[in-house]
Amino acid sequence: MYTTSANVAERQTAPPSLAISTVIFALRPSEASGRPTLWLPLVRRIREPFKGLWALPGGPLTHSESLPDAASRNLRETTGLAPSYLEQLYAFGGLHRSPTQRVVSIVYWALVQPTEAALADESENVRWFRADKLGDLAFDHNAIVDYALWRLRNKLAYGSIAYHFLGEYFTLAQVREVYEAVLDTHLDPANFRRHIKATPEIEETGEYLQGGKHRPPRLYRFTGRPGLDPDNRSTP
Amino acid sequence: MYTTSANVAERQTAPPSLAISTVIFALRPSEASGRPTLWLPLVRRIREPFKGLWALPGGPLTHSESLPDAASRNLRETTGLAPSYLEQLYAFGGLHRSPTQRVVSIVYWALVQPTEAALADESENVRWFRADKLGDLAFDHNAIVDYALWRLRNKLAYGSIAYHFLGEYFTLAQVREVYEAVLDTHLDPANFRRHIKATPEIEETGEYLQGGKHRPPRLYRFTGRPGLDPDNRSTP
DNA sequence: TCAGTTTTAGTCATTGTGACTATAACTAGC
DNA sequence: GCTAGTTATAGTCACAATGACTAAAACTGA
Repeated sequence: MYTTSANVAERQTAPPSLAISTVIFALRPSEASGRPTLWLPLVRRIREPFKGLWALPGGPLTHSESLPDAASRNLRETTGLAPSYLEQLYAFGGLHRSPTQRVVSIVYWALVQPTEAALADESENVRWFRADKLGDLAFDHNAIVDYALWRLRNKLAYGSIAYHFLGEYFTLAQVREVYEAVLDTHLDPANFRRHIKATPEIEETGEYLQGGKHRPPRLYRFTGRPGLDPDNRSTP
Repeated sequence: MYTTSANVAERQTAPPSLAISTVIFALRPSEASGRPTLWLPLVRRIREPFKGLWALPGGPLTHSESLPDAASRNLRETTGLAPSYLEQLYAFGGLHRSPTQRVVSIVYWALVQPTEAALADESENVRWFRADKLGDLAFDHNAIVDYALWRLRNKLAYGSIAYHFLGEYFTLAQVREVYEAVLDTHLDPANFRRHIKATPEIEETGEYLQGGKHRPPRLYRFTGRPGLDPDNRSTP
């Protein structure tokens, strides 16, 4: 790698290096209330700069990899999961993001469905954190997470993205809990139901979720497709 | 530059190179109807690949330049203008965008106010084109322009961006013409007026535009700030 | 002075939405 | 087996936003 062996003079003239990072969101029941809350996995830095601090999963872009493939690989390597939603967030290229060299990071954000296996996929250097209790991260990663949260909330409020947090079948209350967790608000169940039922991408199934200590709710299914990013446009 | 002197084997292992491109929009009266239409400047390629074809203005990222600075420089070098609005569009990184090497392009899009000077800033290798009549461009630049158009229309419909096409003072009819040109629709003047007057960022001035052959319209002023991209967030 | 033009104000019906009430359908505990 | 507790689901009401439309106001040019 030319960046590790370069001296200061060489780094001045070398082109900015290119990295891919990924902000990975999942919902997980809070220990306290049991309601779902937003979590994301971070990786501990094992070398300078910012050695010991937590950072977003990422790494250099391989020559034969597309950008979303690199982001998916990040995701799989840190969580063992495949994304149910993946979208480019932003390219961060400020001059002093890293103290040692000029790095341009193309950041993706993803939603995953947390299985028991995935959240157990932790180690000394990979840990899940509540999105609202992160502490100080390496580089400009706090700002990146803030922006990813802003985008997630925007997409949730205007787009049809909540379903990617959930499995194939879900109740309307589960969808509402996603909204309440991510947007940190309380929503009226009756109005929320009316709103969701007006969107054509939600299909009623004949099944009901049994086992609760109350009237069994109907199960629904999401039939829509993800948005139309340049990455997803060609695939029909 | 290591990319021009590299042979095939070296290109396989070298990191993907990084470029900045810019989609620059301006409104200009159509010759036929006199109504404003959307135009953008392109640059003729003077070397392979795609030699002779038209392409988006762009170039490599200088070591000491931030991403929006590089985009602004593109813009100034091809149009002689400063952007009234500049926003990151997307990072395009497909494996085969360029037939000769792997290039990742971080693309910005901009709005400029066309002065007479600017549109005269054409040459053999720089020309303005109507956005709906571009022909075949180099690389994946047709897809990039399509996506930029989609973003522009979205921002126009939901955000407060139309005013960056106009000068400091404008009539509501001029704003409406921006919407009609970009979205390619007809809008009822009375309803449009009501809609605009409901947004608090538009300030009524005491001035009127004289000289038309009809009732002189009041002049307005835009008092809002651009959005909150990561690039613009720190600047208060 | 009048015809032609655009600006500006206002009405009316429809739709979307927040607040709220009421009933339905289940479980748990007695 | 009955009842209280809980959530699901349906519906009402007032209000805001919006599309279609009518009409008056204020200028120019003939």
